[in-house]
Amino acid sequence: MRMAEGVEWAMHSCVNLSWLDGHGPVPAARLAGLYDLPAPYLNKQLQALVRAGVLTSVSGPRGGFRLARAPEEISLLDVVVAVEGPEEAFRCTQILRNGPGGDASVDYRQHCAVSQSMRRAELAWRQELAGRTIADVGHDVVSHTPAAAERVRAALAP
Amino acid sequence: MRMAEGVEWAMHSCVNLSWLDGHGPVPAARLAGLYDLPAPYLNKQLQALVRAGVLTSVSGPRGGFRLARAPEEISLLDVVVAVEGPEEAFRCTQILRNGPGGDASVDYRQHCAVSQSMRRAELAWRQELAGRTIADVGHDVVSHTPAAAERVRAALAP
DNA sequence: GACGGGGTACTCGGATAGAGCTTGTCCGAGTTAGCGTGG
DNA sequence: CCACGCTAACTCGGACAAGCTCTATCCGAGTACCCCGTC
Repeated sequence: MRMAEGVEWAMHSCVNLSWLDGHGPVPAARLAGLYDLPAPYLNKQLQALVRAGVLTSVSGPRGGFRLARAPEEISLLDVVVAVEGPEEAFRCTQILRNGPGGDASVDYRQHCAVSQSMRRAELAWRQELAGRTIADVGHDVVSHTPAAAERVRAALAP
Repeated sequence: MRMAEGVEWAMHSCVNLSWLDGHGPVPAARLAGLYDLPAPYLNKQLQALVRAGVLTSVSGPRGGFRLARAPEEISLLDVVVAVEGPEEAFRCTQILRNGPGGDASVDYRQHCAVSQSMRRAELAWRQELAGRTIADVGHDVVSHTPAAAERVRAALAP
């Protein structure tokens, strides 16, 4: 089980954007330049965030991406789901249907005890992510490295 | 992000083995026959469980797999880790090192706020899995479908 | 000097190849059970 | 009748291909800015 690397990039990009306080959109190429990331691929991730309603995009010169809402209103789960998709990691294939006593009319995704336990664990994971926002992460960084926000603002300035 | 399908098979196989109360080892082919799974590939997953110390294997005629310890002592996390490996889903690649103010001597897997938040969420997931055992799942199934254990015993009998 | 139009450069957006991992399969090493033979 | 050795079948174990997702890249559509010409 492996999470897409784009999640990490999307997280940091959102945190960096949160430090700009809506000061104009930032092109994907400049966000990518911060960490020497491949710009076209980061662009792809940012597009996913736009589709999910986390970012808004502006075309043309002076265009780019900005947060669609306040960083306090963007949870880490929003970012993960935007990049990874809404499906769960554990996907019950209902093999019990083929077993002894299996019933084709039963939805084992709901009734199989294994599936239920795995689902509960993933729910705990999602709740932890949902309870933490981009703003929280940004504040943590600043409290540990106060100069970070200013450095990012300077690097992202035109 | 997607969990390997073998996890589901391994879970059900462990639960089924827990209902045998150590009555002789069961070959992989018979466990696979329960749900029409590809026997060689299930064998591969069971081997991983042996390496992790969850199962023990016996070669030769009358051989097969059995639980290495009581089902109350086997957590769902043990099974997941055995099949999926011990690595976390989110892997911090320390992109902050390449950013403004990045320090090559800092281990950002420990200090990066994004990494910490993701790690905390995974910890919640692991704790949920660690707090649930194969025996728990088996009891849940039996309480819902009392005939299940007997049906499996009959299907696995030589 | 002010206004309008066209060109240009810049940006996002989606469609297109390549690498790595998961899935699926196969055959060989080891072991036990059964059978035959000899005492 | 009992014990020993051999054969044979069965099982695990690791090595070997195919499919799919993730990674990386490219080029086209759209848009705002800027310059130039005209009024």
